[in-house]
Amino acid sequence: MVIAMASSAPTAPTSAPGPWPRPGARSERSRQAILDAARARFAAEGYERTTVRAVAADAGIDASMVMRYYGSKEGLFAAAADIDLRLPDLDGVEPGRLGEVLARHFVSLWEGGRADDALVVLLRTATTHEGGAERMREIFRTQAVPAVSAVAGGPDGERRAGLVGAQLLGVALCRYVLRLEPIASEDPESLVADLAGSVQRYLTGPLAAGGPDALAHPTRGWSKGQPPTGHVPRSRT
Amino acid sequence: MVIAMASSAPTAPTSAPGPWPRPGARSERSRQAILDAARARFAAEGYERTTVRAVAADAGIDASMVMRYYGSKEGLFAAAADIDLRLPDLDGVEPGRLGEVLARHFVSLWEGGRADDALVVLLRTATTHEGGAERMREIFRTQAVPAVSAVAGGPDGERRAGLVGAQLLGVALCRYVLRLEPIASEDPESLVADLAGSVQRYLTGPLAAGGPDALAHPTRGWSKGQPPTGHVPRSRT
DNA sequence: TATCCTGGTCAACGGCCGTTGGCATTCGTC
DNA sequence: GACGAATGCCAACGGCCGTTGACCAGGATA
Repeated sequence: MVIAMASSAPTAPTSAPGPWPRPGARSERSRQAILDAARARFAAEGYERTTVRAVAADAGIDASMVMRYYGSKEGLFAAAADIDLRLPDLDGVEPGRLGEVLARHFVSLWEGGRADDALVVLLRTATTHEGGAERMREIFRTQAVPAVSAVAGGPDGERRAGLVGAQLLGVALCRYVLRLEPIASEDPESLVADLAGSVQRYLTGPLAAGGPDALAHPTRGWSKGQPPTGHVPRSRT
Repeated sequence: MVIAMASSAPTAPTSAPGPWPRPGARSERSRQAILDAARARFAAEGYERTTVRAVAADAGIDASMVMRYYGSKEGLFAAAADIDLRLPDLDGVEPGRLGEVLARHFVSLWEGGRADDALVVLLRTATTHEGGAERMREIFRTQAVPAVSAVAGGPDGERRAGLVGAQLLGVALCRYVLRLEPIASEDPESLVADLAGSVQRYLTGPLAAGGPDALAHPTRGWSKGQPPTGHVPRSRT
């Protein structure tokens, strides 16, 4: 496991005045307790509502220890949001079943008990905390998109991967964070079956024209953010 | 527009000692300025980071005025998150084009300039603030699900509506809040085209077995949150 | 036994927050 | 012009926050 520090991690193991302790000895237990408590708090309450004091109390330790081990609240978050999606190897999967495999993997990732707080941490913090959003983007860019676009193939691979990600993140948001019905209470296997088709379509089905170069001008064809035809709704008065 | 107060809204227009001012006269401009500033702040920074003082400063007014008009920060939020999706009438739409119409409406709703902060407010606050989550559930339940399930038809109408909602919310989250690439930069019309097919499938396509009664037991068939077959991945160590 | 480093506690600082109450000013109405 | 309500500013309170620095126990080391 990699502990990501804020910025100035100690590089010289020699000399005394280094402010942060070296790997030391058996402080590992405290470090881990703090990390577990932090993940639980960040997952349950987001970045802002989580207090260093509460994390420390949960870990049965003083708040100043958290600062010594992780430098700052930001450093603690960086360590707590260090996530590996552990995506399965998709190369050997029959192309026609990719959607189902991905959907099942994803649902089981979230459904898997309390241990996987890390994913909720990301979703809860990313919407309000820039560090969380950046971490989310990084994981998306370095883990999700490459793995999925590799099997989606073609010049649209990344676009397809993005759509798959949006679909799955949307379900995670509705089901595990917002608890919107009826998605929140649907039984997992039905959910997988429902999602599999859409994911499969995004991966291997026909896609709209446009291609990668369509990314150059976000609002191309839409003047002032209004669609060229049809409904032009407004919210509020 | 309805101003939702926290709890004890004044009911008797007579007598003086009522703590909150009656509609009064032309304080309407200040009220509106506060509300606009609040929406912008809530949308940009979420509930917790938004301070009453900052909202007041943006509105060119003292913080205590915010309290007098809206009772509390919570009351201010309730007023700022009072949202009408203004869903179009779907009854007259050709069934085969429902997906496209819904996708286009939704994208244009978000794409429409600064005025529609209200939607970002909801998405930014709902993940960390219980009041925001509750408001989101309410809007979903009373506006989105009824309108969509009416045209989806059948006993699975609400389930279909939920899936559509998850799909569209996922895109909104990735594109407008998290700014995940490549979804964030895709041109709107391509995005609509990409989404239309999936939304259409959720509305009128084949769905997995299970039916409404599948909602009774969330983890039916999955022991301990693990899928009965295939990949059993874990995140972190 | 004397000396350090390590893991840990305790008390405090400065700052920002939501919220309150008192005081000034403006404005509509008699 | 007088008066009272509506509108607004100012100063403060109590509380919680992230963060810091001084101090202490204990075990390894010399």
